[in-house]
Amino acid sequence: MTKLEPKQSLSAQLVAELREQIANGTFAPGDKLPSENELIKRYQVSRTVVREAISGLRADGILVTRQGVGAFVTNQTAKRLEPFDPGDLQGVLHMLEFRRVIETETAGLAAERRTQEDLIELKSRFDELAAHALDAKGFVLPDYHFHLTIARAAQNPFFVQIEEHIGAQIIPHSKLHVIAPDIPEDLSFLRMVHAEHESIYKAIVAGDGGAARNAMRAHLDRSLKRYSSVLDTLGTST
Amino acid sequence: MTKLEPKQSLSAQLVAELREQIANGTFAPGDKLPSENELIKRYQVSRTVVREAISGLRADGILVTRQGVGAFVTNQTAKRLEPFDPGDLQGVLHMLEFRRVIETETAGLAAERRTQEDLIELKSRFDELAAHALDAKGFVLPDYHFHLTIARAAQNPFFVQIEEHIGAQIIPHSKLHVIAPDIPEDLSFLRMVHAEHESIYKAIVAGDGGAARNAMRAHLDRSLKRYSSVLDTLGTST
DNA sequence: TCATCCAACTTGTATGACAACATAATATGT
DNA sequence: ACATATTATGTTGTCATACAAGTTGGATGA
Repeated sequence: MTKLEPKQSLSAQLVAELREQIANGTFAPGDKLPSENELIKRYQVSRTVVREAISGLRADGILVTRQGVGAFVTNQTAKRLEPFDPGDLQGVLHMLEFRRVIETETAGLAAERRTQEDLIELKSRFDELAAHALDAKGFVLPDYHFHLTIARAAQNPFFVQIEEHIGAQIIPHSKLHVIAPDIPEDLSFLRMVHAEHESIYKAIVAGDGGAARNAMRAHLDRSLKRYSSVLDTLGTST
Repeated sequence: MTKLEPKQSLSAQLVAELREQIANGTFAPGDKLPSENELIKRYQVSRTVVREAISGLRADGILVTRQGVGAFVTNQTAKRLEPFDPGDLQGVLHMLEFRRVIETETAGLAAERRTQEDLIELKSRFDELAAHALDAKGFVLPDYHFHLTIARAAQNPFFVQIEEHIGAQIIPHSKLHVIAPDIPEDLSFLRMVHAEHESIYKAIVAGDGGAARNAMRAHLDRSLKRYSSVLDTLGTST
C-alpha cells in the first residue's frame, strides 16, 4: 500500500507513478508488471483505476499486455520527440534554417542514390506539384510530398523520419491557414518557386548531386531571405 | 452504431477508430467528443471499453477530459517522432550519415554565433571530455554532452531538439554496452578521437565557422569509415 | 515418461451503482 | 421584473461484482 500524489484524477496519478517507476528502473524493460489485483492492493484503488492507468501506458507504447499473462514493460523508454513548433516568425526562420541544412544534403544524396522506382514516384509528385504551382494555398501539400519523396530517394530512413516530422507540422496548417501573415502571393513569386523546384527535380533526375545540393540550398535560401525581410519590416515598423 | 475492425482488443480498436476520426478531421481540435453514453450506443461496447479508449488517447495528449463536462480534442494532432533506432549495423551507418549532415552545420553555426556563456559551458564540457578521453566506455556520455552543448551554441532550438533526440538513443546504450561489437578500443584510436574533438573545440572558440565545419565533418567521417570497414569485414566473412 | 486434463491465475468485457462536478432550467423571494 | 437560490439533468470519476477468454503449471493417470 503506497500513497499517491493528489491533485489529479486517480488514474492520472497512477499513470505518473508507474511511469516514474519504469523510468527509474524499478520495472526494467521486459519485466512483468504486478498483476492488477496486486496493484489494487498496493495502491488501494479500484480495478477501474488500475486498468485505465495501464491502458494509458499501453497507448504510449510503454507497456504491452497479453491476456492471461500480464503487462510487460517495453524497451520504449526513450521519450518521443514533440512536434516541431515554429511558434512565432522567429521560429519559422529557425525551422527554415534547419530544413536548409537537412534538405540540401538530402537532395544531394537523392540525386546520387535514387532508384528507378524513386524516379517514377518523383515524376508523379513533380507533375502534381506543377499542376498546383500557381495555387498559393493548394501547392503546400504537393510541395511537402515532393520533398518527402526526395527524402525517400536518399535511401536513409532517418531523413525520411525527420521529413515526416517536419511535415506533421505543415499538414494541419495547410488545411487551415498560412503560418506567416500578409505575404504577397503574386504570380511571379509562385513562378519562381516552381522554377526552383524544377531545377531540383532535373538535378536529381540527372544524378548530379552537386547541382541538386545547390538547387535545394538556393530554394530554401530564398524562402529564408523572404521571411527574414518580413521580420525586418515588422521590426522597423514597431 | 458502427462496426469496428476486429483482430484486437475492443478498447484498442476504439482507440484506433477515434484516433482516425480525429486525424481526418471528423473531430477537430477544440471539439467535444460524444459523451460516453453516446459512444456506448454508437459502437455497441461497454462503458469499460469506452473509458479505456479515452484513457489511452488522454495519455497520448490527444484528449483532455473535464469532469462533468466532457472530453475535448487538443491541437496535439501531430504525432510525436519515435526514438531513432539504429537497429543493425547498417542503421548505425545511416545514423552517422545523418549526424554528419546535422552536426557539421551545427558546429559551423556554433562557431559563428556562440555567446560568452556558451564558451564557458563548452570549456567545462570539453574539460570533462578530456578527463575521460582514454576511457573507451566512460567517454560516451561526456561526448554526447559536448555535442549537445555545441547544438545549444548554434542558437537554433531545432538543432538542440534533434540532438537530444539522437542522444535519447545513445544514453541507454552507453549504460549497457556499445552498439557495434568487437571494435578494437586501442589507445591510439582514442587519442585520435580526442584530437578531433580538440580541433572542433578550438575552431568554435576561435569563431571560425569553416574550420569548425571541416573539423566536425572529418570527425564524423572517420567514425563513418570506421564502422563502414567493419561492415565490409562482416560482409566478406559470411 | 509422457500426454491429458484441470485448477488457479491473469487480462478483457459487461453491468450497475454512486460520487463529484458543471450547466441550464426552474423556483423563489424581494 | 429582476436577482438569487434551488433543483434537475447530464457528464465524467470511481467502486464493486460478475463472467468470458486466455495462459500456465501441476496433478493425474496410463
